[in-house]
Amino acid sequence: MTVRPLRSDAERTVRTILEAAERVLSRNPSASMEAIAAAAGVARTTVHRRFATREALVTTMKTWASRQLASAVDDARFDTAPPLVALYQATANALQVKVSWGFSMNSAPADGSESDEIMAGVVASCDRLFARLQQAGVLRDDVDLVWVRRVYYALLHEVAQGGDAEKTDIDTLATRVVDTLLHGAGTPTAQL
Amino acid sequence: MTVRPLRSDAERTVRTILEAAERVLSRNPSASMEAIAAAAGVARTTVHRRFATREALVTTMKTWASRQLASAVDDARFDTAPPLVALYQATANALQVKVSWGFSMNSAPADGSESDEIMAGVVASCDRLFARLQQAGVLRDDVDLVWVRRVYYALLHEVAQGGDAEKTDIDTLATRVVDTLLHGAGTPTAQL
DNA sequence: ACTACTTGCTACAACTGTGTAGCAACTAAC
DNA sequence: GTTAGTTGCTACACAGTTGTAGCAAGTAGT
Repeated sequence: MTVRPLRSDAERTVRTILEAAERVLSRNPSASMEAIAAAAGVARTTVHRRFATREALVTTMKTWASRQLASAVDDARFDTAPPLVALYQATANALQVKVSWGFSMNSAPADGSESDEIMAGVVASCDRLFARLQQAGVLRDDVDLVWVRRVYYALLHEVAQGGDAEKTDIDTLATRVVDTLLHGAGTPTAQL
Repeated sequence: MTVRPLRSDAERTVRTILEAAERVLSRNPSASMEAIAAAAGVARTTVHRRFATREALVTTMKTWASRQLASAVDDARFDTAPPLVALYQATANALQVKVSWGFSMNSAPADGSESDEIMAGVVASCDRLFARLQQAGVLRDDVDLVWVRRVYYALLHEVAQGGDAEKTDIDTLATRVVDTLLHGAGTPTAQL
C-alpha cells in the first residue's frame, strides 16, 4: 500500500519506473506491471520492491505529478504578479508538466489523498486568479467563474494531448490557450 | 467477435445490455462483464450469448453511439440551414446523445471499423460547417479551423461530463458551448 | 577481503476475468 | 400439447495479473 523507502541510487530506479509507468499508462491505463517494468528496463519484481502494490505505484505517480504542477503554479506567482501575466506564465508552466504527466494528472485522485489536496489547492489558486481577472475587467462580469475554470482546464487538456504538444513550442501553445479562453474563435460582431 | 443475431424480443435484451454497459463502463472503463450483466439485470452467460466477446460488445456500443450522433447531425441540416442555426441545432442534438453515451463516444474506435468511418464523416461535416461560418464572417479569418473543431469537441465533452448535464436543460448547455466557442470569457478589449 | 545493498531470475500461490457447455425452466406461438 | 426460442444457473477450462519468496550475482564503499 505504501512505498518502501530504500537507500542510495535506488532513488534513480524509482524515477525511472515512475517515468516509464507514465509513458505506458498514458497509452493504456490498464497496462500490466509487467509492461511497465519492461518499459523501465527492470524486472517486474524490482518494481514490486519499490511499490508494494499497483495502487501504491499509481498513488505515487499522482502525488509526484500534483507536486510538480503545484510548483509550476507557484513559479507563476499567481497571487502577486499582474493577473494576465500570471495566467500566461501559469499556462506555460502547467503545459510543460501536463505534456509529460498526462496520465497521472488526469485520473482522479482518491478522496483525501495527498495529491487530492494538492490539486484542490491548485484549483483554489486558479479560482482566485480568475476572480482577480474579472475584477480587472479582463473577464466579463456575466460569466460563471467555475465554468471559466472548467473551460481553461479543458483547453489545457486538449492542447497537451494533441499531437502538436511535442513539436510545437510551449509559448505558442500557451498563447493559443489564453487567446481562445479570452476571445474564442468568433469575430467580435458575431452574435448568437 | 461479431454479434450473434437472434429473433424476437431478444432485441429488447440487447438494448438493455447496451444501455447498462454504457452506464457501467462510463464510470469504470475496465469493469467486468459480470458487473455489466448485473447492471442489466441478466446473467453473465446471457451477455455472452449476444456478444461473443467483450470486444464485440464494446464495438457494438461504439457503432450504436456513432449512428445516433450521425442522426443528430443530420437532423441539424448541417449543410443547408444558415450556419449559425445549424451550429446551435447540432450542438443541442449532439449533447443529448453525448450525455447518455459518453463512454461509447469518447473511446477511440478501431481503425477502419464502422464507427470509425461514421465518426470521420461527422468530423468532415463539422469541418465544412466551420468553413462556412468563417466565410460568413462569424469565425475570424486568422483562426485555425482544425483547432476550432478541437475546441468545439472539448467544450461538448466538458459540458456533457460535468454534473450539470442532467439537471440543466439542453438549450442552456448548448448556448453555453456556442457562446464560449465564439466569444470566450473575456471582454472585447482584453488583450494578451 | 568484507559488508551492505540492489538487482535479475525463477518459481509459486492466489485471484480474477473470459469464454464455453449443459441442463432445467419458462414463455409464446401453433 | 408440442415446439422453438430464451434465460438462469452451475460448472469448467484457460489466460493473465498480482504479490511473495529465495537465491545467485553484481556493485560500491570500507
